[in-house]
Amino acid sequence: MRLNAQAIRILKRNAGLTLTQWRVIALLAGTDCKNSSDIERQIGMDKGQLSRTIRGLTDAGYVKFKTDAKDNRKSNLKLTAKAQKIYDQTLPLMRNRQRSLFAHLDETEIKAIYSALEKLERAAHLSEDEL
Amino acid sequence: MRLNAQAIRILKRNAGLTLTQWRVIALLAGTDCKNSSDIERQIGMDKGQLSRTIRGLTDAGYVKFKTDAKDNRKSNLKLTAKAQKIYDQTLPLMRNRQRSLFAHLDETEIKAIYSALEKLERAAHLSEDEL
DNA sequence: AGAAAAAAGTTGACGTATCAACTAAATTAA
DNA sequence: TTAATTTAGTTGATACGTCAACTTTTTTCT
Repeated sequence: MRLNAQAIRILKRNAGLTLTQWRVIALLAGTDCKNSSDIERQIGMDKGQLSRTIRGLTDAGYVKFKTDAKDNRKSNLKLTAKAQKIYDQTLPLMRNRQRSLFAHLDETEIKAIYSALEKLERAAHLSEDEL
Repeated sequence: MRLNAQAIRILKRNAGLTLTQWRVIALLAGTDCKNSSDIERQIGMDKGQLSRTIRGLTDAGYVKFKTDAKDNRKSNLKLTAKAQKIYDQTLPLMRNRQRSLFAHLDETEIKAIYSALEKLERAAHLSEDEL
């Protein structure tokens, strides 16, 4: 995925974040609290990677980690003010990049690429049992 | 890249190869000799990863490594009979998978996805200096 | 209530991808 | 011909992605 190169650089230089960290923060931003599984479901990220990413963010002071009061298995995650600020500052940069990337494609192409990818994923999933 | 999951499994079970190893072997198969840079150019693979992959293949007895007689920087790579045999056996499996994946897309979609990806890559490359 | 199953996270292992610094050999340019 | 540059390949570091085994807590089933 050479396509992510710029995003990675932007995040590193402007926010000191990795792409994975950014994705998690972006998902946490705006909402109140989520737990790991919520994130997993929403961006289809691997449990394990997620667990490590969250610990990294917690250690770095970007995420406040609490164990859920009602269900001791669950966590409650919340961005710190520091993280929220970084997010707000970085979001425009990321949006600009996104825009300038996709500026070269027209609507049809964008739709085609998403629908084709979706079909491929579905096909991959369907034939998974054949092995 | 969830799309590669099956390929990875097929290769592991039927050939004991990783995807990267497979790609290198496939490129070496059929041709006589190549060196690392040839491969790098042809599949746009990172030098470093390539170097390590080739050493792995050499250690496993899949690739015969020689230093070029005329240019001591260069290598000459050649598949062993063992590797060629595995390749011949595995290729049909991989082709089948490819076919069954793409069977769900029509010509237009396949073209669209490739062209869109190409444009995106180009756009990404162009705006690389803006950072 | 007690056993079995499912859910939430953690951890280890391995593979993939990219970048950067480095060595050694060859090419070029002065 | 020597000095500077380029090319080939190696190695280290870090991030990303996936799978599997495992612990702990909750839910479900009987």
